[in-house]
Amino acid sequence: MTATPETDTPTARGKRPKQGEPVIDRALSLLAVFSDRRRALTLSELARHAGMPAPTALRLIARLVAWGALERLDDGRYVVGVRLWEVASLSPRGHGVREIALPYLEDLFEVTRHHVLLAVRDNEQAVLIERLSAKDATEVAYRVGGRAPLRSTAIGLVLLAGADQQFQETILKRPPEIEPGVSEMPEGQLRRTLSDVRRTGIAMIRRSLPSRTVSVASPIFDAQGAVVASLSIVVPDGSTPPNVLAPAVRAAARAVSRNLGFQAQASTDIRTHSNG
Amino acid sequence: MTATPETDTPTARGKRPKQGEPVIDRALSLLAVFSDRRRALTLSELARHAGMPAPTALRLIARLVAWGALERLDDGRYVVGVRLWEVASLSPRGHGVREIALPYLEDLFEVTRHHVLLAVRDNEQAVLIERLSAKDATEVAYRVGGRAPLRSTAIGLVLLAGADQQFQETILKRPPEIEPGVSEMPEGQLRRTLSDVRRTGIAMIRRSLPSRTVSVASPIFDAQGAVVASLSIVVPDGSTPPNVLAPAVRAAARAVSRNLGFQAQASTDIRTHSNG
DNA sequence: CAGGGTGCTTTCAATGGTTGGAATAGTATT
DNA sequence: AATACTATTCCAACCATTGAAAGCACCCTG
Repeated sequence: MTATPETDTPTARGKRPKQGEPVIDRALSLLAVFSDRRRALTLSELARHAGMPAPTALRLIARLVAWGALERLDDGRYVVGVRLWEVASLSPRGHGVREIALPYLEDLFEVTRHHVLLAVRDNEQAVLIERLSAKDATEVAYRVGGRAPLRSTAIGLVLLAGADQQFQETILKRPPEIEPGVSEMPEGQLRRTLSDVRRTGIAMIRRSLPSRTVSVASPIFDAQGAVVASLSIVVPDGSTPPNVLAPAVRAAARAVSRNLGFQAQASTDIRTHSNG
Repeated sequence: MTATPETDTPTARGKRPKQGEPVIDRALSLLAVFSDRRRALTLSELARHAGMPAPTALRLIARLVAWGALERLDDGRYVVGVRLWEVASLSPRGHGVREIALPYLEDLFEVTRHHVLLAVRDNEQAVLIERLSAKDATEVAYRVGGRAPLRSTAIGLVLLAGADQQFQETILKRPPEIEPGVSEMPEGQLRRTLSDVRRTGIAMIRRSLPSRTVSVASPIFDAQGAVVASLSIVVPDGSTPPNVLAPAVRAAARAVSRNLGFQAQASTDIRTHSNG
């Protein structure tokens, strides 16, 4: 289009860049480069992983640093800033539920002295919102801010069981992922499990890796009766019988639900929402 | 107004907009609109508070929602999203110190059953990173993610005392702010106080509002000996003598410091850094 | 101490993503 | 029905954005 090839240098200095992506997306993709394993990154690392030239990355990063989304260390590397954390703490599904649930998590933790977890669902995974652990606790399962699968963890099964039908079907039809340490679950069994979880308000999973543990989880409801979070406890296999843990976990989850305005139903069944 | 429909149009359709601000800054200013009191906002509220036209705000927000920085509620309002919280949890000075300190905060909390606070400094304020509170605790002082002044809180004084000289001077020369509930501190007294804090590793403040409380705080050091955080306990005035609290708070803070790689010095003095 | 390598920063002309007034549709209030 | 407010779509003008190129700074290794 509009060639006009005369007298010009085909690839002169100002070569046409491809561009094409919104600036915000690029900036956000820079934030997305950070992960558990990448908490402090150099400019070139950020540029490389975000897939953009260094000058572009530098310009964007400069804006992020100016605002406080990123901070620069003495050695020149960049880390996620406190300002971003501050805004993020206003996330209702992040710190929101956490704030309300924390006292009850603490109670449960004090009594049991084992890992107490709180998670919400984000798309097809569970995001860990809180974890209380003793200093000498068993090997850590997941870290706060990390993600866990829905199908092979107790905390995830609860969230899956409480999700809208359509979403559940999508997940159910997906072929089971091979994950070491947990016994696989084909669609039929998974369906029955989810049904049980809804009926009993309890999900339970045994793991053999990274260590032999038993997880018990229970749903947290909001005022509308929707499952908004999942509360779980993880104990070394054989330490405390699951049937002793279950009532404690369910009681804690119920206490949080009540605090969120949930009125307990006559039936204990989880009502699945056909639309979410 | 100003009909002038057909024929000549001096200021035709495509009128020159002022523009002039980087896109990222605009997007970030949208995030900055959210606060403790504004956790769920409509498009027009966001546009108004961020000072931009609705269509512009909508376009930017659409990108933020697509990435997960914001989420849209059923009623059309926007809230901070879990994805943003997830990235923010990688903030070393945010969740980083929190993760390491939490077990020790829990210990202190279990023993005392009073508010236990953890904060870092961001510019001229303390940002609350963690707060453990009993369900029936006294009136809350500050919330997690919120900010507290450096000069009139125990947790802030510790951070101020450990800041670089240049910064301290800037703050010291600022006229004392009038805040109800705390006794004011002129420059001279503040200087002496900060010196005491450095020497003893303890800051103490009495408040009469919102309730009569005593706060005791102690610094947390990193491997380089810099004050990176402040640990505090807030108790109702008269409940527990401060001289009983001080050793417990200092011990907890020291335990966290050790975990950060800090080697205790012969002297207990806080070394102020001339450059930070 | 040249020489090669890596990473950070600045420059600058071309350009395409960005902009916001205007129009339209939807919703609540008078 | 009229009024007021919010949300969304449209689009032509335009300026912020872009990235190759070059310049710095700082390692290494020979």
